[in-house]
Amino acid sequence: MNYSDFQLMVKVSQQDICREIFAENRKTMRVKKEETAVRNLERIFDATLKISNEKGFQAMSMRDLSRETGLSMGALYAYFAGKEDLLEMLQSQGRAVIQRILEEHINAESRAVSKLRAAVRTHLHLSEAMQPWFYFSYMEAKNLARAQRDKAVAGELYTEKIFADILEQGQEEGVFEPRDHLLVASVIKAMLQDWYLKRWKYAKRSISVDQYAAFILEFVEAFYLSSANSNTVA
Amino acid sequence: MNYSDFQLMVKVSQQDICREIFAENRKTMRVKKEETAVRNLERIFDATLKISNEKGFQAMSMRDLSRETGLSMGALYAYFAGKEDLLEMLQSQGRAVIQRILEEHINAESRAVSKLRAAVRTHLHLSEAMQPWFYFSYMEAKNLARAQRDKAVAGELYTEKIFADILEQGQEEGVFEPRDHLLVASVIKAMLQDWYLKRWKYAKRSISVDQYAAFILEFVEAFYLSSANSNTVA
DNA sequence: GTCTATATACGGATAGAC
DNA sequence: GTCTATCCGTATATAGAC
Repeated sequence: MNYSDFQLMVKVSQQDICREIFAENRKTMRVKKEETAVRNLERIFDATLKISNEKGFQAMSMRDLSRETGLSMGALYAYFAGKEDLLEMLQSQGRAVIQRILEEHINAESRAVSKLRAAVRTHLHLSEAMQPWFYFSYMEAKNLARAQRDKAVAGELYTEKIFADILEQGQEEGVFEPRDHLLVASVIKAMLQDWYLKRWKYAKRSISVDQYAAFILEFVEAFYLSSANSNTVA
Repeated sequence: MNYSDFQLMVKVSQQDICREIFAENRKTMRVKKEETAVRNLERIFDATLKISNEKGFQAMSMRDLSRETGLSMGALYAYFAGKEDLLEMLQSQGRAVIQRILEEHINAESRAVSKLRAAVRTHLHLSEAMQPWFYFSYMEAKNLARAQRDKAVAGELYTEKIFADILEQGQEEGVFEPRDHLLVASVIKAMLQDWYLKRWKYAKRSISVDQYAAFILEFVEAFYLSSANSNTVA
């Protein structure tokens, strides 16, 4: 699958989730026509990400959001009960899309080496296609209310565990050396996060997402194949 | 130097910088006695970091800060002209401490391998001793005004260049394989940042700063010593 | 469904007493 | 040096017209 097909798939998945969100909140939303609701929800989400990533979610006023979406303040409140509510919808939409696509791509592979490559590449492609969402979630996580923050932390640990499990499987297959897989998984995650957190830097240096993926994989694989290393952190 | 000596050195350095800040802003501050000013500036900085790291700098009200420091709103404004001003002082204080200590420790070494180890360890120790400041700077960077944001970006690139230069030197010394040093430097930075951004995670897993440092060094050194690798990103 | 107008509250900043 | 009291702008959220 090439990247533009991937982008399309993400876009479709995002709309699907918007439709599901609309279905779930049908009682509370004052808007009743699905087509209108989904279209405006997407606009609202995009605008929220754009403004928040410039000045922060707290600093984004409803007037800002009104201006950016072209909807009046009154209209906005037909879609959500308040800022908190908007935040929750936006978060759950993104999480749902990511989980769906990530698992789909990893489960298509069986051997550890292929799984590792699929996981790294898919995660990078996802964060490329949904960069504003990833950036937002990372930066705003600490400002979320308790329940939302817990879900964000769970998401972090979930991704990390995916990588740790793959590395463990590789050791069982005899293709990877024994290492502290969880610690390696956490630094892999750190490197993946750098891609969407410092996108300006990589863009400026003309490093493509595929080049970055190849580099990360070489880096990790070198560590897993070098038997000279003793992993001191047990 | 053990870690508790290091902590003490950082603390002293922070006070020194507070004194310098006071000297620079003597005209505008309504407080005139150095001892009082330095003591209260430290309290104000600590409180700002504490509150901001919980809910964000924007969301921190002057009333919050007043409560946390025990100083009244009026008293606070004797130390700075407004929130923007406070932010600038806090940022410049941290940057000054970091630059001073980092260069001191790296310049004490001559060979690349030793420099790399000193740089990684010192950076991790610094971010351990000043975790709230590092966390704050990372999270609030995008919300800063133009001039401040530029300085934050410059700081990011400055640290990265330190690492890239060391790796380059290692290649010249013939102890490191040729690689894309700048790209490696940026992922090293990402791993160092993970330490202070996800401190809760490493604390929970009982991984010490020295264990983390050892791990990062093994990881990087494995990549630089494995001749099997072809660095595709040129 | 969407708009305009407004209620209510909270934040930054200052004045002036002590 | 520090405090209390207050001004004034701006934010969220809603009411009610179209």
